[in-house]
Amino acid sequence: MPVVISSQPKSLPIREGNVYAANCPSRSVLDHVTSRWGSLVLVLLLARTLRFGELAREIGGVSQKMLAQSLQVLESDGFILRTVYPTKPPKVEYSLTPLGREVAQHVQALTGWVEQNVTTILEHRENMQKSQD
Amino acid sequence: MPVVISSQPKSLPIREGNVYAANCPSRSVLDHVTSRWGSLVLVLLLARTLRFGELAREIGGVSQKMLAQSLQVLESDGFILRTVYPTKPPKVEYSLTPLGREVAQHVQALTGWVEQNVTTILEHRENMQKSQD
DNA sequence: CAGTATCCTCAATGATACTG
DNA sequence: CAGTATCATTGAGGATACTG
Repeated sequence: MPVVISSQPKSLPIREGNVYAANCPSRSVLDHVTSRWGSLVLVLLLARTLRFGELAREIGGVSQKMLAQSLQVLESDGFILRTVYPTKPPKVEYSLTPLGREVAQHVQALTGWVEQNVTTILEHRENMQKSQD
Repeated sequence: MPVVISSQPKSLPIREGNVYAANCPSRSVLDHVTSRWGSLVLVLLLARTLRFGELAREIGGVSQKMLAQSLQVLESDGFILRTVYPTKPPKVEYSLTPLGREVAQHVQALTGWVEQNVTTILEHRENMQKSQD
């Protein structure tokens, strides 16, 4: 599948994809890294390598199924490295690839900003409620 | 609804929310700004104020329903300002609030990175396919 | 133009149970 | 421990038609 580009900026860096084109593959990549659980996984792994069970415990509300699925997608995109130690019981470690580390930093900036500004946003939401006249 | 914080970093800035807590409101904010269409809207409005029809045309594949819904959510979070000119036909302009401009910049960094790295990621996906043995 | 209203569908997600 | 398999649900999202 070809990468779709509708317009190119005049200066570098070269944009290989265009998230505004309906059929551009960059859409799916963006979906993966901004997915509900995928985004949280990326930021956690930025701090350190974690095992499946650890990730499950850190991320409140995630199911085994969704965690496994999110990890697989991020692995297939090349963001996550899955290392299996053939011990008994099995031990599996998840870490970030260099590429994964790059995206994760951007995602972390976003989640961090959100965490630091929730209160302001919640207040705005409530003010909107009141001024429904 | 109280903001849930499970742990506090030792240094500033103070984290008001925790996206890893299942019931923390920051979760919904993160969902809004990383939503399929919401994220694209934010980045577009970073460049300039746009009308509903313009947004619809810029964002490939979006339906009127989803665009309207995304705009409403982002407006209620305080990221987007909706200005109505009571002309005939009606004219409605969407722009970013100062708060919206802040998140949008983080989102733009993310979408930009994705656009610049799609090719690498697609190659990795295909290599994974092959090595399925 | 800038939406809203309705209907409809399927895919994302969760719950539960099972396994190497 | 680290998942997979299966089933059930529901709500996100699209298509279409209508309106101030």
